[in-house]
Amino acid sequence: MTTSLDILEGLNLPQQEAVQTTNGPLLIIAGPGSGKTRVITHRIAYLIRVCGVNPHQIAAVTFTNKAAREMRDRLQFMVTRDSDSLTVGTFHSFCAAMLRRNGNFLGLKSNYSIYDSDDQLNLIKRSLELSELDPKSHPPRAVQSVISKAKSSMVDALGLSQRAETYFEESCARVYYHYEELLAQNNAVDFDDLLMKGVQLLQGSEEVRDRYRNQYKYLMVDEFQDTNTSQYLLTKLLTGEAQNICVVGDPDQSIYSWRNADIRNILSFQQDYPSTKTIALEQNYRSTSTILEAAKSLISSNGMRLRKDLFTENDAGDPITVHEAYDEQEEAGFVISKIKDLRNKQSFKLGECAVMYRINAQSRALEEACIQQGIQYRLVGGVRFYQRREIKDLMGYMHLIHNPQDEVNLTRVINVPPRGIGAKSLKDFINWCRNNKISLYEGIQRTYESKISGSQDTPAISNRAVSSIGNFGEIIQSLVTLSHRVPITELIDQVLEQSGLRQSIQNSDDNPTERWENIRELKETAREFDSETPPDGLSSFLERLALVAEVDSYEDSEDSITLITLHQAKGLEFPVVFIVGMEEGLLPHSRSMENELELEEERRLCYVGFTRAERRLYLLRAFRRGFMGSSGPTMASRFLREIPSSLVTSESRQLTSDQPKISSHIKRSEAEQLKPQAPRIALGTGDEVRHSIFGEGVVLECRQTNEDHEVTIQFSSEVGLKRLLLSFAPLEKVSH
DNA sequence: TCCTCATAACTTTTT
DNA sequence: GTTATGAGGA
Repeated sequence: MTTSLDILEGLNLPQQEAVQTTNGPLLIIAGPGSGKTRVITHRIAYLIRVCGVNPHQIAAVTFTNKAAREMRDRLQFMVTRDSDSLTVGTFHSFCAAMLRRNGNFLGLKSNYSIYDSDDQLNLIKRSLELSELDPKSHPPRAVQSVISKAKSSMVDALGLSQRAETYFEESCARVYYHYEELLAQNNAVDFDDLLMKGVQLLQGSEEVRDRYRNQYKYLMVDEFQDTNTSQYLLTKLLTGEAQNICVVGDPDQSIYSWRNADIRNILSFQQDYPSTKTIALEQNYRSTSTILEAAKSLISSNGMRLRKDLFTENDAGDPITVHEAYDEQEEAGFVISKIKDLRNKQSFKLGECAVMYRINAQSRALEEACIQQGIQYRLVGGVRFYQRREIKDLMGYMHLIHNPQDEVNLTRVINVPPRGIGAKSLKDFINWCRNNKISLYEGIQRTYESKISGSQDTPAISNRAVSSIGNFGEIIQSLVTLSHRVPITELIDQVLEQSGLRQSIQNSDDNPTERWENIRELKETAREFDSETPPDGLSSFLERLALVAEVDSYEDSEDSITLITLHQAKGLEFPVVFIVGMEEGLLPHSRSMENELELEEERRLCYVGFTRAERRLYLLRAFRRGFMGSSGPTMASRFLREIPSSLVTSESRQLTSDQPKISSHIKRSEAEQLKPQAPRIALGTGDEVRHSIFGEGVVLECRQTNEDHEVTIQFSSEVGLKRLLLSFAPLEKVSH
């Protein structure tokens, strides 16, 4: 047994209090960089080592697998041998395991498939057909989002049709109904189902509920601000009478409302558990005070907030650098050469630098700049690994072998690589199966058998197709048999060989090496998995792959920079952070600019970005940006204006080249002089102006924005057309 | 049946 | 600058 002193050492008072509050409901409001993960892990260690709680009785639910793994690693260090019996995982993986064991209550066989959003979309398109609705007037993606929203709030098809207010919602309810039917037929669930069915299981079976409640005496939920209704209900159902539930969150970092997360869960928590003790962690240990002040100032523009007073004892550090580039190429070029500078002159490691952006498409210019300047980079996300064609194909076979009822994957792979079963044959074959009231898999097996016995009981399609289907059936059958005996790695090899995938990938003319490399990477994952050898190999392998996010496989590396979306960056921290694309329409994104709530979420997203930075923060924008092929002028993000100018220095783009430097101090004081809401100089269309860097030009347009004026100027120098904010731009009127 | 080429219609963010 | 779809030819 350890004394509590060891565990409390190095924690500040509120942190200590959070660790020691072990009984009853506890809400921890944790600002960025406030040592949240530390508190959670120490609290678990405290429970085990000081209170003597059996680790088997503790569950910690996180948002990503990476967070889960990190927590497990830290705990391994603190509670050594006991850490294995702790339950640490995401909501989705927790539910997946629960359904695997108890799914039969809901008519789910334990070998069910988990469909990702591509599979889901596929099935929704088929449900649209069954509902006799036109996909043109019912975009599958829109339907998908309605259904997902319904599931997240525990509404079934009937419920949706009852509360439908528009024709579109009514149609969605119809599609939803067919969609559910198809999922059941395929013995499959989607991501939302994992949560919804988890709740249904606990609601529907007292026995199961009591079993889990008896096991988990202590429950902790991280990133609570990002939970949706079904996740919230799940925590409520799991909490036994003792109500030893601890949730940790920060409403200011809620960035997943589009995935139906609901910040109001934090308020509901206080209402549902009236004896809740609330502790705020307000001291930031991560960032310089300059960065923290900027972040605080930014987020204070949001209307909907819980009061919080962040502070830090860290130094002021360097001012935040705002750089305005001409276009995205120059923006990327500036970032990368700046990073080189930081490495060469200030001994930062490349691994300490991250570039963050709003949308994945922005990574392109950055990647190109990295390649051009010879800087190693690590791209998180982008075209996701598990969505690559060769991976999806291989995994399609794996899913089919594990769950032959899975017709989405069956139809996906039956003609991959091409083996003469075209769209027409497949359609006729499916109809033949439906008419005979057998599943596709049974149909395939029957075709295979009749091929051997020479029976004529086959679908009315070409002999070639019949024979191909028969062969396919034989391959799958033998792989199914094999799957019970051999490790995953070997199964993968056999699938690649027998299906002909290996040949087809290696002989393909588009990127055979890269595609085969991806397959090898997947095999490597399988190899690692095999070495851990869980009893139920294929099941857990498929489950794990279905539930991993790209950020999960992210690992620190000393010698490459990180390119990452702002969303994925949550929970990470870097000494140096660049945020590119600080423009209206991008950050905040154009899709969220009409709605005040969504706009506030964009601001929170920006806040998350700022607070990832420990020592240096660079904010960039481009005057022109590529927009689906063509390019157009941009406006500076309103968020730039929400940072006190005293914290900012702007570097002109010339600083990167060899031209004489302009002292940033002079520039800053200029900006301060120009800051007053009423611009110092009045400009109108046609006025001639002089800019201290760009030279002389003519005003083409002058528009009032919130508290500022935006002027569009045609410069006579090579910089051409620019849009500038009057309060920031060093402009003078030229009089004749 | 399969491949190639043209076109249209998008691209937020992801467990 | 992408990716999903469709027509037409081998």
